[in-house]
Amino acid sequence: MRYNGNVKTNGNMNNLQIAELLRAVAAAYTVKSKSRFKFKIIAYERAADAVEHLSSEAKDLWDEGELTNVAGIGESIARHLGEIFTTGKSKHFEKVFSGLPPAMFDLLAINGIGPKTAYKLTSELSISKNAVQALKKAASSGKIAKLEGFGVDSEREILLGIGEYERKPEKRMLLPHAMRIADEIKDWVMRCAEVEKIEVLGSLRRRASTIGDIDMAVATNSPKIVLDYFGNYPKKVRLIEKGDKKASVLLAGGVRVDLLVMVPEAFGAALQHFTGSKHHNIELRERALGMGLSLSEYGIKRIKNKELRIKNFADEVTFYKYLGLSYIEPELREGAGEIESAANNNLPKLVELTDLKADLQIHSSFDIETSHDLGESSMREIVKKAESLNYEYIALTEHNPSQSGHTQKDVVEILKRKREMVDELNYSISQKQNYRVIKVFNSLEIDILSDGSLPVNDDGLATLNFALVSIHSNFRLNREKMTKRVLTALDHPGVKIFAHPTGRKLNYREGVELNWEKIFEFCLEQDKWIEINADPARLDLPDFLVREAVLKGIRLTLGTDAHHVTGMNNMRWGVDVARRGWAEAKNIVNTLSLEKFERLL
DNA sequence: GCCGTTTTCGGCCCGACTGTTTTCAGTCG
Repeated sequence: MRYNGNVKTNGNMNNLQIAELLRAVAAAYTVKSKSRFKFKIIAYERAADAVEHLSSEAKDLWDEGELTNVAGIGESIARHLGEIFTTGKSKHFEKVFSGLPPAMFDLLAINGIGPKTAYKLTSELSISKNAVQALKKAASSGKIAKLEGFGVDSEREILLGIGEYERKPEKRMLLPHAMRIADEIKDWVMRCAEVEKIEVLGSLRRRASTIGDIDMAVATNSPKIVLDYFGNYPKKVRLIEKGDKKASVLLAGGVRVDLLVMVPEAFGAALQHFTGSKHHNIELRERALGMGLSLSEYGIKRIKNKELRIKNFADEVTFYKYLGLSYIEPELREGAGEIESAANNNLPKLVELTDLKADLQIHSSFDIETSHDLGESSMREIVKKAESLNYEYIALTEHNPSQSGHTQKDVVEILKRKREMVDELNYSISQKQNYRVIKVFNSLEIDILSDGSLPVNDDGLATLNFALVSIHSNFRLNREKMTKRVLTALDHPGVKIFAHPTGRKLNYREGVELNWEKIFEFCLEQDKWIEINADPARLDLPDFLVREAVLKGIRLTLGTDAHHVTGMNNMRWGVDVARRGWAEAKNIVNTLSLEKFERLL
């Protein structure tokens, strides 16, 4: 639901709706006078970004009197939002929106239409409702081209924009999917002889959990040839734009690919610029201004000396160094304190894939009569795969036996059978001469029932080395009940790991509501561990919560949740999440050697 | 409207691309 300029709500706005409202305010100021309100507009846009990226609801923060502590939200915006939270509307915002057609805000969702264009179109075409449809009709009948300031080309662009808006899927790409597309384009571009280097940048390089656009940069001395070549990418749906410096194409499914070209000697600044994020770049440039420097994708120049040539950087390390900063890993570049840390030289030494000594969530095909999905690979196949990944140990974590059709006594019997199987496996591994010894831990992924109880009793738990617990049903309890549910489950003896803690499925299901403060506190006190599930459709714990957990000193684990040996290759995506959450090897339990892990256990 | 290595006033990231213009405005990343 798009904000339409009518400030009438029940006061229960979520962060997304608030962000939309604040952007609408910025748009309204833009229409009224872009020059007069220049900085107010920036402030509202920043506030919108800030709210959108909050990890708690703005309403809750306001209740606690913490809203003004959010960077980008000051007394004024907090007061207006407070008025909305209490009365459902804001007198000030109503004044800002007065005189503007509410329908214009619907058009802002279309690429290429900004505040001014939206205002012009809705007023001159007298559009009042079903704005997008009305605009489509006007464009199709050639009415837009006749308006002053428009022409047949802009009318065609608007129609294209509407078409893409209508087809645009809500879904963002999962990381591996985006990576495959990017690699394919990369392979194709590299076949152009003029290309010296090509790098995939943007949110892909920052390893965000979902990807919108794909950004790339090429080092070349023949920009025109490369851009022409790129513009002819055979899988494109259309060429969005092409200039001297960059070009953009649209792929099937609404995926946009931007390519920036740069001479090799200035490639470092281009990498930095196009890796972003926006917030990182803005913060970096503000810092540079304070040093009398101005940054761009071309390099760094001194402000007071414009005739001075721009300083080039072939790589990013020297670029950051010039600004008095240590090198900032792409995963950290979100404008979330990394620049300050780099200035103080206390950035974390991020965990790496090669630090991992184990995979702590794997499902084998050994049938323990679960009601959830069984794995497809045998225990032996999994051990062999673990060996190829240089692991020292693994945990086999099938879902618990189903409750229906099993008495608790049955369940214990089944678990004893599995225990014997794992014991035999460990014995046979230890007997093999040219086998690197991998220890297999006997574990289980146990459902957390609605009341926090577990479908496995203490005798069953006693057959395990340790247990994982996770939510697979009843995702919609309120925050308080859900928190109690989880804490009750974690409190059982033998339960060690809270697996895929939010239960989110990217693009399909939001995570559950939990009081993380309480969960973290409990985990810290009771030495319970929290999983970062490396399944690219989950990536759960999410990166921003990893950051909070790391700050609090919570022990984290990484597990692929593999249901087939190929799934064990997914560890890299989990490591990416850990890195985005500022995690070092010491924060991840399964970077420990087998000996240390057993001692900790 | 926000904010502080310029600290309660006076700044606020930087540039590319397109279309409709004839020097620029709007939009985007």
